[in-house]
Amino acid sequence: MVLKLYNTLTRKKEEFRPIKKGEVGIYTCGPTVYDCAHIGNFRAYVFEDVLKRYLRYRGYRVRHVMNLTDVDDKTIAGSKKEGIPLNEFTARYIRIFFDDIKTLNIEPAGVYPKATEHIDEMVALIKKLLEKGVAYHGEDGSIYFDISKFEGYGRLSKVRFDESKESKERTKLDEYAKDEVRDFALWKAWTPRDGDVFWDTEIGKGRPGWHIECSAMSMKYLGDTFDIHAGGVDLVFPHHENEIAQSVSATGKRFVNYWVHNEHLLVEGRKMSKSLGNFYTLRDLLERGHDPNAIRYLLLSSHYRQKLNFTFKRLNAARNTVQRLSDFLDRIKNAGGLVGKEWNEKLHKETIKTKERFDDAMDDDLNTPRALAAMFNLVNRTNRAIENKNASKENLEEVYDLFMKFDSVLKILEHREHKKDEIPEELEELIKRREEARKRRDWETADSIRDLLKEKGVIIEDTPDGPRWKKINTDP
RNA sequence: GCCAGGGUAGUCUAGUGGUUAGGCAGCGGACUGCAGAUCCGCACUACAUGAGUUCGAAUCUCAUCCCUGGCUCCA
Repeated sequence: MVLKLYNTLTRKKEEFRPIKKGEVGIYTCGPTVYDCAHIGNFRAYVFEDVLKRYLRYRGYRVRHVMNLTDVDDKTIAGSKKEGIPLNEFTARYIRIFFDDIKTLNIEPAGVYPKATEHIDEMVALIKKLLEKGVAYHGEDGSIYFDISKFEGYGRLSKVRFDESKESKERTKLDEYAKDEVRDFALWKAWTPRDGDVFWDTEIGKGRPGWHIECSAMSMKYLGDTFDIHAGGVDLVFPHHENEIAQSVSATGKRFVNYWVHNEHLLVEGRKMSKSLGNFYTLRDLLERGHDPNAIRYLLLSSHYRQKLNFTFKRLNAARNTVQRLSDFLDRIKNAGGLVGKEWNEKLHKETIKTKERFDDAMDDDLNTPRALAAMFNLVNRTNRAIENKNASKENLEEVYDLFMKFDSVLKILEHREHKKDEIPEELEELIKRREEARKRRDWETADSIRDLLKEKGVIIEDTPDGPRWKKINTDP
């Protein structure tokens, strides 16, 4: 099987073929660092993370570039409001962003170019567009891209640009300095509102438009044509459409081979927005006691091109699911006296088949729900084999290794590689005392200690091999 | 208006022209001092509605109803 990805450009699943054998260049639109990212942002980042990890699982070397938009209306407004320099303001949110992706087990990109550090590249690109006559100076001194000069405009988003009545009316309504509403800014001339945020360049005093940074930086780090460009659906238009226009006009080459876009996330059935009060950052969820693994699992439990309805009910269900998987791994890791002696050929075949099913599902446009279903199937079969003492140590090791392999892509199992969690000594002591009570058949003492431990967030399970404990989440 | 995506058992998600869907929740049983975990079983053969194509449709076609998103900064 070959990996297939749904390409927004063709609206079809296409076999993925990299430009350079064994290597993939991928550019993902990163955060505008003026605030904490929210769970909708993280759906995109987690999806991109899984895409990247799966490519690697498939044996590709991946070069991943993610931009940090650190100059735009919002970052300027934010820094002005706080009376601190722009870079100081954005540094704070960049730090938070990196903390957050670490929490969600998102692997950092290889390069995180900042817009403010690539002004030269952007200016060079804009100059090229001016020379080619596809860009023009507006009355306000800003530089705009003339979309009528780019034949393929609208191909990605399938937006048609006939001179509709509506758009003409809007041109009249707003006082635009540009010729046509759909034309977009490459370079924004300085205005007093920008304060000390400006660059004095050959093309004037001002700052870059939003779209140009992605064209300039992606091509700088990945080449004029690269493999995959990813982002949320909202970016299809106008952002990515504009990137194509700029890049192709400048180089005359194809810009990106595969455009992949993830659908949005709804919260309790509605669009997430601050006014509806259903706007959550990762920090909000952590404060409520939710487990990052559960959040990540929830984000992967629907297909990425499907709208995902984020609810607390589902998040709690996700926590239980992740817990069960984690329990399962603990079980097969420490099966001890539970295992049989004989190699179970049937379970072995089932294990092999599970890998095939997982790979097939992921090859099919990263169908994570189907991949998860394959995993649960093996969980059930393995549990049954253990129950019947019909699995050998080697069988269980094989299953365990396979799950670790799956988790190198999904990253929803415990991060701690199953080394024992630390718990305070006093709790260890309680567990010991409870065991002593149980030996005396003093159930009353044993049970009260168990309740006490539960209050302290530790659940005790008695097994034939002695007591086992695990921490519990205290989700709402 | 234009461009999209949906409606699948209590619930959430996959999927498919004919064969037992996966998770979560619930109930009963086994196991256990009890609990938990696990196993077995149950509700349960489920696909918005109507018509058509077909030997056969939940899947394909047409129509209808309902939900959501984008078209302006947005993952």
